[in-house]
Amino acid sequence: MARLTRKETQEQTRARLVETAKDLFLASGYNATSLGQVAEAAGYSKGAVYSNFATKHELGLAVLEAVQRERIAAVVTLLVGADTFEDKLAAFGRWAETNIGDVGWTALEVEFATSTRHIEEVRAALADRRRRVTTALAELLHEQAETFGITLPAPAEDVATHLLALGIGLGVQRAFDPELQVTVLLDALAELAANNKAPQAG
Amino acid sequence: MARLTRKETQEQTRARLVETAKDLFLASGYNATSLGQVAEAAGYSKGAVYSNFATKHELGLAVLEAVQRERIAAVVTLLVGADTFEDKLAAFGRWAETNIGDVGWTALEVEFATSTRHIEEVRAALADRRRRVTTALAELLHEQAETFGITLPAPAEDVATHLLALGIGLGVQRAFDPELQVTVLLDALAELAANNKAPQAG
DNA sequence: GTCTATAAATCGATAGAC
DNA sequence: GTCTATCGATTTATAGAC
Repeated sequence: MARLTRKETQEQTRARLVETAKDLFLASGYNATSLGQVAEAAGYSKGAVYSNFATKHELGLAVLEAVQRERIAAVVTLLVGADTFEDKLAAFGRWAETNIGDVGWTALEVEFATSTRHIEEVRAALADRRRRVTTALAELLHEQAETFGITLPAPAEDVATHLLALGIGLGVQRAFDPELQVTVLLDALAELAANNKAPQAG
Repeated sequence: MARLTRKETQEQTRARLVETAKDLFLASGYNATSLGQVAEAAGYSKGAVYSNFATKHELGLAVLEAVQRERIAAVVTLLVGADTFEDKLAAFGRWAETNIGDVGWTALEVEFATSTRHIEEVRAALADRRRRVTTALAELLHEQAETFGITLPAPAEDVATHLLALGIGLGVQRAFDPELQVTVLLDALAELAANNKAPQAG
């Protein structure tokens, strides 16, 4: 282990700040968490935070990025681990059951997005990311549909938009009403699988 | 016009506060709007606000109630005004096109819900309202389906949950990305109409 | 680049006069 | 019930030492 360079220590503090900010944001929400709390919990001072992030929403944006990286990684791992379409569906179901809404990921993302929607810089970044995520999901759907000979009921981009909106809508509501079940999302996916029946018939 | 009783003037003040709070919340968001701004814009003092609402989130809850009343009234008017199913669908399409996300209703509701999700009192109220809205929508769907001989693809309650989540998800995303189209929601509705084909066949 | 210290402003909420 | 005045806590953000 060589001594860290200046650049490396800086990136380390940045990473630590993002990590603890993520925990606090998830636990108490974006608005209810102050930068002072983040600094203290991470073992730094408030000034340290501001030398790494110009504003609070810049830190928030970094946290969202980290969260989304984790989310994507988790789903990809899950999909890769399952072979058949039914297995993938079941695996995704288990993931959705425990992760959508309850953990607070969706709630945090949506709280941040709606609370900072008037800051043009943030708004643009979120819009950009939304499009990238939608496109990525569309490609994944297209790919999986081809692999399993499924005919999508609509353009992959539309199906992706539909599923994403559904997940967000369910997650948001589940954040304040745990009674809400996410079976609806699974049903939507199952419907996609139903088109499996007549693959290369015509 | 008789002189207003004490109770009436109080309700008038309350109504005025809610109205201007609604405007400010819609324009700038819940978190970004202070009670002082609301009081000043309404022509009252901060103390006047606090003699009508114990906390900020109590005012927020009242605003949400007013907003939702308007929303429901608008949709009902729209549905009553159209006779055939296709007309209703088209009318709802026009409403969705200009109202979902863009106006900020959904964004405000979701911002408030996610920002106050840790205040148990608010959380419970929102959860309660969510269930009432879902049930009402389910009843409306059931009613309309019967009228037009449509077989719903799933229990009305599930379809209602699905559509509601879809609307919320689309509205939220549209709040920071106007490029997003809501055609997906209309497609989902059109799919319901597609089940029109075999009504009393079996 | 991180620290301490603090500015500067604002917030939600309260007290007491009327 | 509404006012003025203000509390007290907290916020984001900055200045300057190291």
